[in-house]
Amino acid sequence: MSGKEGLLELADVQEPEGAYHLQDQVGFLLRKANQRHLAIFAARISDLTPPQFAVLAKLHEVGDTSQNQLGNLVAMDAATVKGVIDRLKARGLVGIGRHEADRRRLLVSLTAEGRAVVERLFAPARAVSRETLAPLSPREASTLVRLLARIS
Amino acid sequence: MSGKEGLLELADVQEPEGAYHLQDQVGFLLRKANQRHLAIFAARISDLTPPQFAVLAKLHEVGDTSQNQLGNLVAMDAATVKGVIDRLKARGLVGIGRHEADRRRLLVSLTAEGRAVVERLFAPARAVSRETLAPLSPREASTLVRLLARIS
DNA sequence: TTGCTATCATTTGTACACGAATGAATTTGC
DNA sequence: GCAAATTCATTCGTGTACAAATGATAGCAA
Repeated sequence: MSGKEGLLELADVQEPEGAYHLQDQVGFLLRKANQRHLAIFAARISDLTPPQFAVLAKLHEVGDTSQNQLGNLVAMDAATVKGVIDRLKARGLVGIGRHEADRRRLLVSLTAEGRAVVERLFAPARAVSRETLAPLSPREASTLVRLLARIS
Repeated sequence: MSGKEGLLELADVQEPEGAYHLQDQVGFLLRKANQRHLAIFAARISDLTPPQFAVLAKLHEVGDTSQNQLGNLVAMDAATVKGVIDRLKARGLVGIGRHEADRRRLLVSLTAEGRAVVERLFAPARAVSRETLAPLSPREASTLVRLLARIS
């Protein structure tokens, strides 16, 4: 509290950029952007969550796969993907069976209903992406997507 | 399956941009970017989660506030912020008390230890942001932050 | 073979995250 | 000044998310 160190204050502080502003941190902004996206998704696709849709979409793209493999493809850890698949199975959108050659693996596949559901949702899902990016110009939107991919 | 409609196919499809690629959707990228940020945060600040740190940082910035107010400031819903504050309280980092004038409100405040902890973490928290953005040039990083803020 | 190691799935425990319902206290509209 | 609407906090239920521990199976090496 003496005045003598006053002139050195700015040089001494550990925080070179001044006060910490939560609102400017990437992590906080990522969480908020995610929140808004979630809300838009829920508004347009009320009967499925984004992770559930991701699993169905991936399954549609690559065909039958093991649970772990599917988890890698949609960036979910083993415990998480199990929960998602359990719920999809309970609703009859996917089926599971044991792998022939490797009895550790669980083979996940789209049911006819699951296929119908996911194909019907591709258009709305695109609309979700569009609406999420709506505050930006097309050029800005593609920049954002490109940069996000780089830090993922 | 007849060949007659072949020439009209592209005009008829509901999906103007071809196949749906999960990896290109903003929502999927936001989730993955968030994941990477979470991992970086956990590696550098192992004893606190990002939401917990956000609450402490905000409390440090604005002083004592009600639980709901705090929730608004850190973009958490009432039920979520309650859980976060409960855990911080259990660890002695925040204290709670009833508001004088408005007995509905719960007044949340930093304890001395909470203040010490959050002040010690500002520098590591900055490092988390830096590392998250490390794959980008400084210019790209600031573009990303700006665009993220716009869609939040 | 025997054992070492790796992989796949499951379970448990903790921590967000949010909708919906509830109850208490305050504010408002008239 | 009182009834209606609002606000604040809590609780419940569901759904991610991930670390860590466990058990089963497979592949590899000596």
